[in-house]
Amino acid sequence: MKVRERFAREAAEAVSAALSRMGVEAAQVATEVSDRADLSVPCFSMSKAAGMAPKELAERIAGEISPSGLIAGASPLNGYVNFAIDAEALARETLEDILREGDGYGSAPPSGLRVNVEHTSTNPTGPIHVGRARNPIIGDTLARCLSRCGHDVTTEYYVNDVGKQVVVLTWGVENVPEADAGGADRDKTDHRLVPYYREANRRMEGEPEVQERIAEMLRRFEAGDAEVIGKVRETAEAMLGGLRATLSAIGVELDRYTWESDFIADGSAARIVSELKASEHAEQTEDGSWNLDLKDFGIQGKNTRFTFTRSDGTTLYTTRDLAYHMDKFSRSDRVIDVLGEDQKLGSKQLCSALRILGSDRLPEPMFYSFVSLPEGKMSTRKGVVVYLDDLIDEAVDRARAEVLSRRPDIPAEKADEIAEAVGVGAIRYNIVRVQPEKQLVFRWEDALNFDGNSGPYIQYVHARACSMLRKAGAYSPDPDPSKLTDELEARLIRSLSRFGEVVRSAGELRRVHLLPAYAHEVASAFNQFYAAVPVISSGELRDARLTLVECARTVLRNALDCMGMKAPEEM
RNA sequence: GGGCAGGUGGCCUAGUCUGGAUAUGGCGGCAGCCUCCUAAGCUGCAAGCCGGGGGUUCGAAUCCCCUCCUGCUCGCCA
Repeated sequence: MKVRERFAREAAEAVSAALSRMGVEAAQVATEVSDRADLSVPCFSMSKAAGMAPKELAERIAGEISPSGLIAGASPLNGYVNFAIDAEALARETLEDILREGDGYGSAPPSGLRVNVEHTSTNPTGPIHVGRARNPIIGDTLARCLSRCGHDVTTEYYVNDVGKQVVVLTWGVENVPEADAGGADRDKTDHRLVPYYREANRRMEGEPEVQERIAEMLRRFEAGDAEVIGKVRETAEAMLGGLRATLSAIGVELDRYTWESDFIADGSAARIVSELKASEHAEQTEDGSWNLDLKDFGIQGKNTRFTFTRSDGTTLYTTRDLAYHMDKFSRSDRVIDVLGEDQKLGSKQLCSALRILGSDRLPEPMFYSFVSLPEGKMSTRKGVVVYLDDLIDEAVDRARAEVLSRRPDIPAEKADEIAEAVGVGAIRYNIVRVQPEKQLVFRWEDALNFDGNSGPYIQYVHARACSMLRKAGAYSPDPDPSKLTDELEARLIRSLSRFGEVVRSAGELRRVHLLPAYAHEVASAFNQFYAAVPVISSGELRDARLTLVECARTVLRNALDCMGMKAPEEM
């Protein structure tokens, strides 16, 4: 157990002991962390049982507690008992832990739990645009945190290669002449296919005979026509190649790609259908389609029906999604779906259907709001869109210009490498920074922010620490807390010691936005220390201070890694 | 119309689950700081009826009710 946990436990026990000495029946002792004290115990809820005002109770309790173990002291203030941690013990243990564990600092031991994180899963009908860019970034960050929580994490992308939109695209690729399709925005498979998709949609809307041909293709697809299914899969694969290149550019690599059509091919979707039909909630309408009545499952609104087969008996997306989830349950202990907010109802219906199927397992959905443009919602079909590829290029270009102007000494190749790390880092940080459910309007000036609470700020501090260690040369690590007594040093160490609990919350509670807030706290504490405390020329304190710099660098590198950001050693 | 989410200084945002001590941080603005380890930095200042109204409570940004604004959603689409 780490210092902070032991401290929290000791403080809670000290309060309990004090209360029982005072003859007060203690319920439970709550502790909270704030910037006012290392740990606080509010006395408000206990004051009734104690028969005295919170303020008085806090004073009495604090009077009962004397320093021991990790508790350096307890003082009453405004109805709180504020605990101070033994700063030397905290510093020594924290620095020793970081030196010993290095890249592994902040990681929990293996839990043996298999966690599946499905994210991105955008339809293979167009490039990823910034409206949906939160999905891979949140999903990948969450997966990285969960890995550091000790779990065996699998990330996966569910490829929707079934349905009308991919068929329309496939028809377009085969039938729209290149000349009619118009040029693509960039030479990358996903972008090259966009003009065909747009033109196919345009024709389908305007030309009844095109509409009929696409409908025919769809019928053959549904009927299991191997030729059509093969062509559609081929188009989807081509598109996916482009999407994967984009994901790779922002540091997102998925472990697994699962194809929707496989659940038709292997018969599992059909099995789901027959199981559902046997349920008491299932009913068939006059035209032959089947649905579940979910009014008993907390689904509200005028339509509580969840249709799971068409009148011709074919399956629907949601039916196949059920098969997919059963599949995921069979190979993982915990299933997390990172979904756009448009999937909220669908996800709820899915969970109800899973319960009807007798599943005792449910996915944990995590929703994010779409990013919109100042002029409104993004749409690839309408061309109102900013592609993630364009955002990446823009961010990297801007980062390159910054590097070149600040560091004319750096060779071009190195500058490119830094620019890539910084540009991508700025994008990722900017997205995980805000709570996923918050609506976001995309503005270039925000997306490309390199100052203040930004990705580059964190990376800069890391690079600064690297630079100091480089300049200092060899030194002997010295985690002696008696040499690190400056208030700014103490504050930095306190921040460093919190990394593990932050990763735990970010992962287990799926609150990934805690990570950038924490990284900013550490970086900011480092900068204040840096500005006020000399390190390299500090005589006998030099080794101790360099040790602190090295530990801060390690924690920053680990935090950046959790966010999928690179940690350049200079910039 | 129903359901679900969001509404916090000019702009963006934390805190809301688990009510508590002077509401977090950033951008922008203003004023300072490179003869010291990277100024993508540091210091200070100005700026808030926590959408609005009721209620519960010793105490509400946080809980309850009502209401307004924004987004999403209510397919034999995916």
